[in-house]
Amino acid sequence: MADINFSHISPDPDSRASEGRSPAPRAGDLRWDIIELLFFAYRDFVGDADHELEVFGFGRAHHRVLHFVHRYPGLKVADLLDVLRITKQSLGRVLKQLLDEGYIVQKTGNNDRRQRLLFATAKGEALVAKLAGLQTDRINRALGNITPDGADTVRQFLRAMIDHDDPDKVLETILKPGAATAKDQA
Amino acid sequence: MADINFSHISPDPDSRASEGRSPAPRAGDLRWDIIELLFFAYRDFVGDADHELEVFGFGRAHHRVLHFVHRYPGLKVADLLDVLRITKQSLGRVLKQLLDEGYIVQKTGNNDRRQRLLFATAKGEALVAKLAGLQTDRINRALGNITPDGADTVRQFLRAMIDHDDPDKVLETILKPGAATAKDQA
DNA sequence: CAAGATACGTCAATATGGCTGACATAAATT
DNA sequence: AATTTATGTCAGCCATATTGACGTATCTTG
Repeated sequence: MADINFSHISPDPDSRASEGRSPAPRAGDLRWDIIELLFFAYRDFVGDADHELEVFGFGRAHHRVLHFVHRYPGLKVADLLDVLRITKQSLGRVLKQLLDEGYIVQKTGNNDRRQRLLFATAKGEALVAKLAGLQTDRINRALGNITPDGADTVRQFLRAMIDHDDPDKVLETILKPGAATAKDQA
Repeated sequence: MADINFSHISPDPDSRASEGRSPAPRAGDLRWDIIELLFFAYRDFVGDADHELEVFGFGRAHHRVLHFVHRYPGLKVADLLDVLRITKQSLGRVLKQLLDEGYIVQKTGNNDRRQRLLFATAKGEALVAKLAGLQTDRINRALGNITPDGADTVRQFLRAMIDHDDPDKVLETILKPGAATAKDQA
C-alpha cells in the first residue's frame, strides 16, 4: 500500500541552514529545528500531567493554579491573575472547583482584609507533587546524559527565552539575576 | 498600601533542593525550577506568534497546521492528524479555512488518489516565515550568550524531553539519532 | 468482479477554557 | 463621606478540542 517513506516530506529547501552539526547559523536563517523541538518537547512535557489530571476530572488550568499556589504560598488572587495572564472570570471557575474540592484554602489577609491569600491543602500538595514528579522524571531522563554545566546552560537558555520587560512579581523572583530560583534571594 | 514584597511567597520548603548553583539534585527532589522555566519560556515563545496571528484572524491551531505543511511539503491529512494529535473533525475546520483563504493547497496523490497531499502556497510560506522569524529572533536572543556547544546541549535536552516510543512519521525524521534535523538523513 | 478496508470530508452535539461587560460587596484610602 | 481597590459572580460569546455517525471515492483482496 505505497508505504509512505517520507522521503517526499523532508524539511523543505529554505530550512537549509543552522543544522547538521550546528554550524554557526547565518543571519536571516530560521531556527526550524529548535522551534519544532520546543513544540514536541512541551507537548509531551505537559502531556505527563494531563493524563494524570484526567483521573481527577481536572484540566491544565487547574494544574497551573495549583502549581503556583503551592510554590508561592499566600499568593493573592490578583497575583495569580498576573502570572497566569487570564481574566478574573476564567480563574474564578477553576479556582472555585479547587476550593470546593479541598485542594486549596483561602485566608483573609492580615494587613488588608480584602485579600484572599491562597494556600494548598495537604490534598493539594499531594496532587501537585505527584504531577511534578511525573514531569521531574522526564526532566531527569532528559538531563541524564548532560553534565551539571550543561544543565546550567539549559536553564540559562530557558531563562533567556522569557520576556524580561514588565515581569509580574512571581516572574521577578524567578528571573532575579544569577540565581537558579527565587529562594536564593530571600 | 502594603506593597507586596513577595517575601512571603518565595518557593516553599519542599522545593529546597536541586537549586542554587545547581548542586547535584538528590534523588526524589523535584525540578521546580525547570518546570517553571519551561512554562514561562513556552508561554512567551508561542506568544510571539499568537499576537501576529490575531492580525490574520487565525489562532494557534492554524499556525501548527501551516507550520508542518510548510516544513514537510506533501504531507497527507492522516500524517497531520498523527503529528498534531487532534481529531479529523478538529483539523477539518482549521484546514478548511487555510484552504479557502489560499494559504494551503491540496493535490491528489499520485499513487493513491484518495490522498490529499498538502502544500503551502506562496501566501502560506510568507506567513509561516514571518511567524518563524519572530520565534527565531527570540531563540537567537536566548542563545546569544551560549556557545555553539551549549546550543547543542540545549538541542540534546529538548530532543530527550520528547517521547520516543511510538513516534509518528514526522517525529521519526526529527528524532533520527545524531542529526539535528531530518534533512541530514535523506 | 464483488466485498471490504482505507482516506477523507462533514453533520451534530458537547466540553473546556479562554474572553467581554456589567454589577455587587467589603474593606481600604483619601 | 466619597472613592478606589480586591474580589466574586451572572450572562453570554468564541475558539478549539472531543465523540459518534454517516457518505463517498478509491484501493486492496478474495
